[in-house]
Amino acid sequence: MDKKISSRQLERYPMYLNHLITLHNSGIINTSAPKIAKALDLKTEQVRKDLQDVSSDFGKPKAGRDVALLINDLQNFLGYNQLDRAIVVGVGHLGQAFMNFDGFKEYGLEIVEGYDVNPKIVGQKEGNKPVYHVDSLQESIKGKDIKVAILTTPIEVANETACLLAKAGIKGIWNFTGAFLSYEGVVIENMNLASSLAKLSHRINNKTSKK
Amino acid sequence: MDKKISSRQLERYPMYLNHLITLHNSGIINTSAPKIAKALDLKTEQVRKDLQDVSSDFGKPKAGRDVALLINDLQNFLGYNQLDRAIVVGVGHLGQAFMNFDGFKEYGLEIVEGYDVNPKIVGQKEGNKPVYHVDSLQESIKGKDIKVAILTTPIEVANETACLLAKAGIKGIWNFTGAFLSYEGVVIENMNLASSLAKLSHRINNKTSKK
DNA sequence: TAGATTGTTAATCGATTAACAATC
DNA sequence: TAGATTGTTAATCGATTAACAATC
Repeated sequence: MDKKISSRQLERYPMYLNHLITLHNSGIINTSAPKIAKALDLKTEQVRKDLQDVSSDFGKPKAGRDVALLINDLQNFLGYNQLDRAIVVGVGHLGQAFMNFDGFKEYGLEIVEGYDVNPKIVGQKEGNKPVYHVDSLQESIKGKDIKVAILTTPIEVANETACLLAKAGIKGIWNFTGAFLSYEGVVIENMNLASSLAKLSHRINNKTSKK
Repeated sequence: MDKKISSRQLERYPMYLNHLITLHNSGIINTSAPKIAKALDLKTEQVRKDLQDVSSDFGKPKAGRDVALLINDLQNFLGYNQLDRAIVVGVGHLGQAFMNFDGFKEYGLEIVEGYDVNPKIVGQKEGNKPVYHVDSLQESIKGKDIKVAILTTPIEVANETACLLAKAGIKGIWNFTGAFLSYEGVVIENMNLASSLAKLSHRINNKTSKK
């Protein structure tokens, strides 16, 4: 279990899980690395190795792997059955979308409140969760055991806001601003829309079908 | 210019651009690979190579590189000064966020209209753009020169909707649904929130500060 | 000039892929 | 049994990093 998992590998696990849940919902009991590989356009060997690294049981030659067990193992590994508490910082359109989206709970993340500076939004509710002023953040989140901040502010204030979050003891920042952020002691995951779009555009214009 | 650019490399270009624009706005005229590398926590050699691959001019030993020229080269390379037309398919909270966000224009993407099945939304405007019924999509987009679809439907209908988009002649799908999609002749870029969150959580819980 | 930075060629590293004996 | 699938060890591949002479 303490084997090192690369970030690319980590990205694949939710894909496996999604696929396996689809199988499970169709009443399928067993599957195998080759079948999964085919469905997700990966190589058999890669799937086999990935699953070995997180599963509590061995696969069985010929029979393959138990779908329900694998789902359970993946959910455990990804921490989906243990809710982390999160805040949304920057309750613009994107922030609002997140506050109204309950689906993150399935991924082990519970959004409990939002923060903004806009007086029209501060004091209101969004997705049934309160929105506070950013100035009160440090005080407000004390004792609430909040681990993660979803950062959806304008890019111009991303850095200073991240700094504030670091001081407030946030453990991880899920950064949607497009700014490059780096803080000692805080894990930062960049969801860079511009980078993703750059890949899409480049592949469209160069007609290279593969990654 | 027809050198092969890897997807990892492609992801870095918007980061360079963002950094260079910040420099430019501060009135800084020149920079160098080592300085950029330091600012973005990359290696000097990597920055040098990346910039070589897209820039129209050589850097100058000692002096480094011209910020304004580099910005221009990057914008050209990324296609930011040539607008592609896009639609939003699935105008829920996330889709609405995109329809109200004008920032994609800076990235060469113009959202012109939305599609949904919800009668409360169909026929209305969102972010000043019309929302049509998905059933009318194939007919409606004809002749509008729409290249890209931003897919923000529920995951359950992602596959069938993607199929519809492929038939309608869409060139690229920017997939936010979390489903694995694959269609012959259509470029698909997956913006997998679950994968990103998996990386964040894993690093928080394992205290590994780096990617 | 001296030294920072360049472009380019070679070495390293890590992830993916291939090979293969073991087994239900 | 026969054959699909397994886990594991070795080979390949591609991207990152290091090395170095050239130069403003």
